[in-house]
Amino acid sequence: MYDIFHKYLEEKITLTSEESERIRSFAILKKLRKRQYLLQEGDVWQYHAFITKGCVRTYSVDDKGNEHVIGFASENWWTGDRESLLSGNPSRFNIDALEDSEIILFTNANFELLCSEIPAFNNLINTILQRSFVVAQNRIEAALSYTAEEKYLNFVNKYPGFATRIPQSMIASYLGMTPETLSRIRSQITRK
Amino acid sequence: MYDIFHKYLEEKITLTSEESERIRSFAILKKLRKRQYLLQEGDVWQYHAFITKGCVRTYSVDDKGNEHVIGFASENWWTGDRESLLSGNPSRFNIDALEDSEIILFTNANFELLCSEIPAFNNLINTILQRSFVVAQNRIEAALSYTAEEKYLNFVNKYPGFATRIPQSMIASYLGMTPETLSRIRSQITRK
DNA sequence: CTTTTCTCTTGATCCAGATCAAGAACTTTC
DNA sequence: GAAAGTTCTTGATCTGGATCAAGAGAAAAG
Repeated sequence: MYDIFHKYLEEKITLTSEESERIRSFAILKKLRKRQYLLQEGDVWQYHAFITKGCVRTYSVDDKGNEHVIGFASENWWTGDRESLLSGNPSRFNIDALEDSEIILFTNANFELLCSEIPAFNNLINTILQRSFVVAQNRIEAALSYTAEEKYLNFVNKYPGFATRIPQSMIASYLGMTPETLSRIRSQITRK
Repeated sequence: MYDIFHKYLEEKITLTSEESERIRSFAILKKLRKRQYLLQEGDVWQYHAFITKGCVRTYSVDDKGNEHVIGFASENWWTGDRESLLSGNPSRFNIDALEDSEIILFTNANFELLCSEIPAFNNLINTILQRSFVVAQNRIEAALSYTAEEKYLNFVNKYPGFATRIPQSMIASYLGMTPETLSRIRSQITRK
């Protein structure tokens, strides 16, 4: 289970075996069955989480009880709630498993230690953060300017794996439309 | 003009006078008159830009010629196109001045040098990036789940200064609605 | 296997916000 | 300070996607 993370690191950066061992020593392995929570609204998030197997979603619940899917994450992606981590406030989000999943956790304190001790690791994390920001900005642009169909095509194009793996209702929520609309768009596309 | 940036740094972090001088030595001062461009679509963005006076907007133009405002930035904020900076590809965005503005530029090379030389500076920049990501994520949530009125109230609440300073049509674009809708929402709110 | 419970599809209707239009109120410019 | 742009407001109409509803498939549970 840790192997996958090790491989991920090896692909991205070069580490001495001491550094590599140091990272491993902080890793907390966690398994989640489908529908189990990694984070529940109201709890403070204090980790950095890497997914080695499975798939999770981050969502919020509004006053009227509607769920809004903020994001998905699967193998070789990071997840968590940076807002709660940064502020120390209880999270507004939930993260739960869409499939049986395996996750590696680092406490924030250990993670920061790794960042300060291992420059290559720090760079990797920083690059990921920068990319995440760019992705978020592009999603804002899409949400503001695309039609429902364009949003879906853009999603399929960017994340081909997710379109079949994740329940449609959650994809609809992620894209800011109803499941009915997404269903119609899909059948319309295949008819073309 | 540089004083404002110096003050900003002093407020956020502690620097030796050598470090402070080192930062200053890399600063490129730039003035923009209203409507002038800091970045034009198709150019590669290679800087980090800090605004000491005035206000700019980042926007894209779609196939149909519609402008989509991605963001605003004014005094004591950073701006730029991280996507182009990271990838080295020509930018899809434009950044222009909404008022006569004064901006401090650092080339990316110099900026990275400062980050590696001055840990406190690096931390500051990293914190800003993390916050930017959180802000972007919250904006995604708002775009997906709020009504037009809620989006506007949320905007006014978060950025009280901007609501009066920036032309309504641009705020409307930023919020993903037409200027007519925003006008109606505004008059409806004041009537309450 | 069979029942129960989700998830997806399809149809009918509705509505928030878009579009079109045209006048009013500001800003620039000369 | 008059003329020419802009930007903002207000009204009438339209429409993409939401909502409501009710079966059809799939998947999970017994």
